[in-house]
Amino acid sequence: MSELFHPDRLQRLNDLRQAGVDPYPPRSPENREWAQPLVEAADARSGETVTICGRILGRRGYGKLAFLDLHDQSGKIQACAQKNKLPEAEFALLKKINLGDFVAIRGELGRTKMGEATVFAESLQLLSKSLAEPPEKWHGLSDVELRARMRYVDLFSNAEIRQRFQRRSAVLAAMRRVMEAEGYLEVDTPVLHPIYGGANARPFRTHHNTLDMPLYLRIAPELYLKRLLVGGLERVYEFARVFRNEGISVRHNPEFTMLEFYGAYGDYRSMAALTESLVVAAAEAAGCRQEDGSLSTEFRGSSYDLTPPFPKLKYRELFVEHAGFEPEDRDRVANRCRELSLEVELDSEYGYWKAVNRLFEEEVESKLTGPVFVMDYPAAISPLAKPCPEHPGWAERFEFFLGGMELANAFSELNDPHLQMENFQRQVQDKDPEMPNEVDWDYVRALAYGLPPAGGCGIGIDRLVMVLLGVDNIREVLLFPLLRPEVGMVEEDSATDSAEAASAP
RNA sequence: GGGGGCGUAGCUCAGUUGGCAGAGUAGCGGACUUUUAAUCCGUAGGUCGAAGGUUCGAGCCCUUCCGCCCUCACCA
Repeated sequence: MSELFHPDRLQRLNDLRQAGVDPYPPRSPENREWAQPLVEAADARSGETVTICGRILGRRGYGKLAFLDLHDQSGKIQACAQKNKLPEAEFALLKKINLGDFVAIRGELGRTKMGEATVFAESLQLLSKSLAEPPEKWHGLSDVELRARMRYVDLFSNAEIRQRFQRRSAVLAAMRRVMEAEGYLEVDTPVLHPIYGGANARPFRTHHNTLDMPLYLRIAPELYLKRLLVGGLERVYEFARVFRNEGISVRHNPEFTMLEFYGAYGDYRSMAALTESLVVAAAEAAGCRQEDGSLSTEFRGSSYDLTPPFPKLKYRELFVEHAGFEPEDRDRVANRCRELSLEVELDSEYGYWKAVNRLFEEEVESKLTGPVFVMDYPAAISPLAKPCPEHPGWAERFEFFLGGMELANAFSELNDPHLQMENFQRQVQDKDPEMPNEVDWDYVRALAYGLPPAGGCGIGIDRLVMVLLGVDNIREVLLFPLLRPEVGMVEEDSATDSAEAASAP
């Protein structure tokens, strides 16, 4: 890797300081306006003096005149700096401005001969000197890894990426509005868990020093949110960052965001209805409303119609339809697992149904493009869900599929403390590394005080955003996906030397 | 982990059969008062991912390694 600070820019930094210009002034103009609204109001407000602040990412210079492209969060606007309109020192400053520098410009709003909305500068002030070269102006950064590693560069050099994350933000805001409208309270529960639970996943381990206590980064917020229901907070939700110590792929990042919500006196059917509302609101916010009035998205080369209601199909019926036999047919399940060379252990009830579920994934899930709710899962693999009253062995649980991915998982919450305790104890016996290694007795105690009947649901926000924005890779909807550390980025000596050189008088 | 592809200037990329390391852009110096990737003149910029090998000679061929991408497998 090369030097952190570009030598030519360091030279300019020193030149500026010697000319008495602070390259990092403490304050910016107070009455700054955003670029995009000014562009739109260029005629209505023509002749008004306005102030803009932003980063210079384009420059077309002449001897006594220069056009600058000033970018800010809203977009960009052109500024025109002319020698006869600027104080001498500020026109001189123009020569020391590099692409990437932040400036404030005050001047009249108007249009150029070519009709472009432009601020004709009467004042030019440096707000922050950039010491690193921005990427190529036409292509920006395109190396996928570099873009993720230096998202700060990706964002300012690629408008499309900036827009993508603005849309992601709009999706979250829309979902919050739905939760708010339904009377759900946004809450924050611990990320550091003494016992990991609420999902099947390998956890990250950590340690608290003064308590000398092992801790896990949460794999799910579920058990804490349901404690809140015991406490009388009847409708709660959390946009929860969760952590799973598993593989990385186009659909998996070790940390990701789940929206989990729980509603007392509801069940998995009310959760399906709410999930549907959330997905529709998210789709609207993501811009999936098409010109022909339909609500749809393109993802991985397929089109998905998001017009509600979304179909509901039964897990067991799907299994029979695609596998060709019943999930209770032990011989055929075992045979089919062998045919597909699935590594399964069929001796325990849990192992058997886990195998059934593996078959379900193989035979059915790949064909479920969605949007679709898959209803009623095997109880043995749903330890936190309430059993179906009329179908022993099955639980009131659904998963929601869209874009060929599992986007949500919900159940009628198990509120029988005895049953929950037994499920926990069975999990601990199984010694599966993806299962809690001890019973969460505090959670059982909470249930003993009484959990109202409730529905709960978790939605994978990153995956939802992928589908709605038509982005293939989860890394592309995360601002900072986990990456291998960069080696040899900086030689300590040279970085220190440059810094000293820069601050030298 | 298997298969495929890629790694060259800050960035985006060429590089022919193995024969002097290239362009654009960004940078620096200069000219230019209406540009839209401005234009023009000049200039600087390299551990060709790393190591080893073959060769008179390697960015190019071979081996190993590292990293990234795609795909399959794994991962409720």
